[in-house]
Amino acid sequence: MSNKKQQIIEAATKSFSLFGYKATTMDQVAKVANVGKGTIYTFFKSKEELLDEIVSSLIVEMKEAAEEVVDPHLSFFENAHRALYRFLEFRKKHQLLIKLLQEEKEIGTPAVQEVMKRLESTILAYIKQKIEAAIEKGEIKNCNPEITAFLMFKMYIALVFEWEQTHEPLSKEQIAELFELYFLKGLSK
Amino acid sequence: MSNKKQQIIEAATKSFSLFGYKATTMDQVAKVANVGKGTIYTFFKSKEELLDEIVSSLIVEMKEAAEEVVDPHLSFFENAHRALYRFLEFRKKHQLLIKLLQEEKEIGTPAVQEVMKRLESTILAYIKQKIEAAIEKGEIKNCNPEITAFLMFKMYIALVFEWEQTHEPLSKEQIAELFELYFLKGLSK
DNA sequence: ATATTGACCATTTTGTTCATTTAGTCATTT
DNA sequence: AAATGACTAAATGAACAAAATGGTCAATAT
Repeated sequence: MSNKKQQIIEAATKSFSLFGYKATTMDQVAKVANVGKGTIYTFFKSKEELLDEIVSSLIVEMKEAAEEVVDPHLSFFENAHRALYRFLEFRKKHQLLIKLLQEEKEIGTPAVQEVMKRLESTILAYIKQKIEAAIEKGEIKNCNPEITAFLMFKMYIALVFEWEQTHEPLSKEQIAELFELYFLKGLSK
Repeated sequence: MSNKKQQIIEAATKSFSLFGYKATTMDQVAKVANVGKGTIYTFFKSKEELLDEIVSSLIVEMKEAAEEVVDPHLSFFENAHRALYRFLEFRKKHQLLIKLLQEEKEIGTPAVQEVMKRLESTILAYIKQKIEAAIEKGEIKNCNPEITAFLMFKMYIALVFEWEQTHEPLSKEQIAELFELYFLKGLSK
């Protein structure tokens, strides 16, 4: 990948993470990236496509990060735990996601809504597929994979992002523990 | 309670449920309630207080509804299940909550944000207290009551309100079943 | 030739003004 | 004494002007 394209992506990622999508101007991205504004448009059709590409790489990165630690020979739980941990270490990179999540909720920028929807679908499809495999192998109870994926995702969001809107953030150890306790083991004694 | 006050409350509840808080005018409430506008202000200091009082009664109603079916002699799970079921039957009355939830998200009316925050705190405090009792009695695992309450609440919202934004709504039997499966029993075999 | 650029343009967003609407009051009526 | 609706001050939003921004392209640099 050309040097300039990379510079642009980095500048945009930084700006989006810091100010959000809407509040980031293309002039600003150009300036931070040390390129002329026109140059951006030789690599990206539009501001929206720039965001799209950044989020797409993020998705790829996340998938790779998950696959790195997931081992088909291990149990579903062990893999879920490892992947969860991996994501939690990611939180710094999550700065972008946090900002986009916030912008989606507070401003509702259409481009951001779309990209977040795509991100959510991708994640849900991925989890769903893992769950289906685990059911197939008889590792977990027979449950509706789609609803289960949906709830796992919501729970992750609640623990990682929503909790800290009114409380002290939870450490990644705490989150992993909680996730396991509530979702996998259940509260039953 | 005076007849007129009741009329006003009913009219306002209906209007708020149908059009939301912001889009409901006091003239409209007066007309529907068949009273002069001034009359409203002999019972309520402001529009906001009118909403506050309506939501307060709703909270009381919900608490009563829960207490009706909760039996201290039964297990925490059985009671949780019963209360959940009771709430799900409430969904019609939830029309107001649905509208307010939507208004909070889409318009962000300050008065609505405040009242919803109060509602959430009340519910969380209530669940938390029940959880503490259950831990005390040794009925459930020793968990952080505040976080547990938070997650139960988020899960309820996710199942009842959020799921149906992209899928067919779940029946109350399904929801109760799911709630039990994921939260109480866990997916472990 | 090819890559890069920033002045430029069309469109969107933001700021401002002003007429309309609405929450809340109070003198009058019931 | 209770209820009312015309009235007022404040909030809202429609309409318009000004500023900002996304995207283009002829000119420039490599």
